[in-house]
Amino acid sequence: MMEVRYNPGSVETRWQEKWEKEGLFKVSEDSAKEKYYVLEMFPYPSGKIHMGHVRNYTIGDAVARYKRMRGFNVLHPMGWDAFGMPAENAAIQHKTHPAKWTYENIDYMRAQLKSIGLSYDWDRELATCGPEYYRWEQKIFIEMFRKGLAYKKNSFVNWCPSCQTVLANEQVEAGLCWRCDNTVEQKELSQWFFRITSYAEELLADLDKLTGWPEKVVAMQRNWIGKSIGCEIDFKIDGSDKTIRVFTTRPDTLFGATFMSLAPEHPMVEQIVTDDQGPEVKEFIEKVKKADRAQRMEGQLPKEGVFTGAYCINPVTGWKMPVYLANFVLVEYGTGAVMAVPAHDQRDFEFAKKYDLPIKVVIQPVVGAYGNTPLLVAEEMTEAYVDAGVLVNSGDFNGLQNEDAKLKIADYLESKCIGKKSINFRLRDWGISRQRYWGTPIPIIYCDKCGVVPVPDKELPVALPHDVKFTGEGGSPLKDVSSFANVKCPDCGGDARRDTDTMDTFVESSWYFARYVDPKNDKGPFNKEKASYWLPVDQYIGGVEHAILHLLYSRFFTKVLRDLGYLNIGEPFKNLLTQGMVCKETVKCPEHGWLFPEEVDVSGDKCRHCGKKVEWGRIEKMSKSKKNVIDPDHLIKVYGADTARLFSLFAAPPERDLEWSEQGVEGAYRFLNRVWRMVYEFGSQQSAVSSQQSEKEKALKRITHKTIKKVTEDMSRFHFNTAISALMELVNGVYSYTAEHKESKDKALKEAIESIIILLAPFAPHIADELWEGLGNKGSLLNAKWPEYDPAAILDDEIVIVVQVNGKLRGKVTVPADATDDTVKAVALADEKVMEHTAGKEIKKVVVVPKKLVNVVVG
RNA sequence: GCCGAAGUGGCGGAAUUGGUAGACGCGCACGUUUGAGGGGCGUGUGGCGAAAGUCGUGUGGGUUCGAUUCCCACCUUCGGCACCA
Repeated sequence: MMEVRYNPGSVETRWQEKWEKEGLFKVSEDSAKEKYYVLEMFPYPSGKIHMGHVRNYTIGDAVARYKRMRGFNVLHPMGWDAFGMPAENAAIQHKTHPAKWTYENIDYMRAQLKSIGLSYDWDRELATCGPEYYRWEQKIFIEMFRKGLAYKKNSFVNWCPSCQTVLANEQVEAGLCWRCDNTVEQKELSQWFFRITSYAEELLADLDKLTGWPEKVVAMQRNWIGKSIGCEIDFKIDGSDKTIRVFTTRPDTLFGATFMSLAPEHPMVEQIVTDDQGPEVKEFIEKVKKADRAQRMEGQLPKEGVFTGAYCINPVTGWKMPVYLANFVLVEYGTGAVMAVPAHDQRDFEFAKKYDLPIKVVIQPVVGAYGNTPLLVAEEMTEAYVDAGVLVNSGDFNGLQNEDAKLKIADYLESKCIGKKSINFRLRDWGISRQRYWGTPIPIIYCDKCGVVPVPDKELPVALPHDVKFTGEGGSPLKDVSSFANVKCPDCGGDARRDTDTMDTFVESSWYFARYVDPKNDKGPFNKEKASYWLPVDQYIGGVEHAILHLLYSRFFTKVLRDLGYLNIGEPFKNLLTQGMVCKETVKCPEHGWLFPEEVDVSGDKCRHCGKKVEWGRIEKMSKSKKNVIDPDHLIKVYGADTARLFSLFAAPPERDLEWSEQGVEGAYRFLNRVWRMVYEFGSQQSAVSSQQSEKEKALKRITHKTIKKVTEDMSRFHFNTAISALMELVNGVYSYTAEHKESKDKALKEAIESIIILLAPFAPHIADELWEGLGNKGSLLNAKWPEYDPAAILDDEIVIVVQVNGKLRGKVTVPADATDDTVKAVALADEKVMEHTAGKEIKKVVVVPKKLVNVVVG
């Protein structure tokens, strides 16, 4: 027997226990069914789930449950991105072991996820900090090393003095550490790199295949990879046999190159600098090194440079070009040297003005049809001319369109062996070494005799030692653990040392989606047949903040794993949904600063601590620092998981930001109560015996089937908000129907109520299962069949046709659904309102849109 | 500066392909139920107007019988990249 009142707490625990007991969410390969792999980005076990997670996983769960009800074999796993610095920071601050801290967080957060009723196959749960996971990462690393895809090099790296670690370029935001916002410094270290640049071309080209990704993300990745087509040109040093090679995308301006700019770190500097310029050059290099990298990276610094005393020769004009060092030339990009064409490059222009270097125009704007584009005169220019035009002062190439000249000049240089066409990428190799404890150990041993030796397969995993001192100083604590760091060389047996760095945690998340297909495999990362069955991920869901980093690395890893023979796909995620942020207004007390929502009194304008008037700020992403957060545990306790889920899906379309609203949550709760009451009051009194079908019943049946159609279509487009609104309308429809049929016992009502409950199941699974059982059914709706609408049932007998006169709405007429255009036209013209507006005017034209509208055009 | 997205009631948001702008929800108002409160149920709710009407989807143009939707120019907001040669 059903309870009178909806009690989400008891309903939800009861069903969660039942689902778990029955193993409802377990899946395995089934060749008879079409597979569907839906994946949400796994969380870092920071301690507690936040509303962003709730939204993310609710979207994924709605998709998973819907697809399952549509008959797909659905893989829907969850795990933990469990390596990372917060665990180590906790170790330093609270003297807990990172492993203990992490696993306790996982236990708590797993329970939270279960309380939301998410349909994960928990048997596939993985934590990346477990040796049974990272041992395969180490194996993959070694295979990459053997193929030259992982290599070591000495390099300047981004060093965060606060985190005491190296950061990848992608982890430096505007010169600041992405995690702690401290200024990043430069430090030279020997580091491991993944050669992602050898996949640059493919990573770029395959973006075109990602038709299921938001264009925005594709554009960001394209931008990040940054392909530039141009050529490399060699410039002879005057009075020497040395040459300096530059990269340029503008070979068409070669005749206008009047000086050369080198990066201060350029390796040739020492060799070419003249004695008298030596001290000045040295001073300049020191200055640039010390300069705030944040500013240098941001292009905020004014152009500055120094003359080296050396000259090089322009290969086409024969001019002596002074060689400068310039603070805006980056050693990492291209060749670290730039031919300066001040007339046609804004940076070179500014530099030339500052140091009084010659400016030579070699491209003239095309004089327009009206002849009003003035010709450029070098002395009068106030900025560089960077647009298209015709070549001048360029010898044999004069008169060519500059786009054509690019090719012609490149061809010419190639024929003379002083240059070649070349492609440059902005993308750099991925530095993965981290001087930290809580990460995957790099499985490499250094032997004085044998050099760099990978750890043999049979010795994997290289496990993290447990007993380690965490001081937070001086980089990785692993180097101080002699039992770990000192080993015998696997090749010669002599004394050797381990690499004591660990891998960037982005490595773990670059392949976890593949491990889910076979998470317990102890023979390899995963079974290839299982991977072929499940992969690629059909629908990936997560925050847009990973648009570049995680998604690019995962694409890279997929291609590497394919080339290592583990996978037969090249792209991991077929469709991507980037969900918006969860936002809420901020509140500030003049005395206590940011306030949690519960620190404001009921009236909403006073601080609970001091009674002072609070200030309501703008709506921002929920964050602990601004305290504009809602605790999911509390929310679920008060309203239940179904309400939390329903609101998350209803308040905004998934890809847009969601503004949290307490009243909106109450609205969702009210709706579920309305559904409950509907079933309680009208669910039991139905009988299968059909009275003769009245018009009202037919109408109810019609809206039921229209709703099935609408919800189904909306689900396939992930328009959950409108799907839910359609359900609300149907519930409203049932209420008005029953208001007029107090003693209803008919099929239409039964069908409407059953449909509502089934269609509600992906959003609010607990209450749906409970009500389904209340109607006398057995089992969970997860195994129920998604309803199909009856095309005959949705046909209207009569339809309303809108009548316009000159495009303005003037009336509505009701006609039989099968009325011909001529009939509709006649009825429309005879409408009283329409006649008022057409009286005495000439009817020029009548537009009839079948089943929709009539527009009468009068003169 | 470059790339991308978005501007619709008091608010969140609807409106597959150009065809009734504002579905659904929140809020508000009124009514009803209740001893009261809460809750429920019902009705109304873009602006102006007594009404007929009229104006309304960031701004200004255009195409069309008809534009939130298509085209051009611009404004604002948000996000990403940013001295990449």
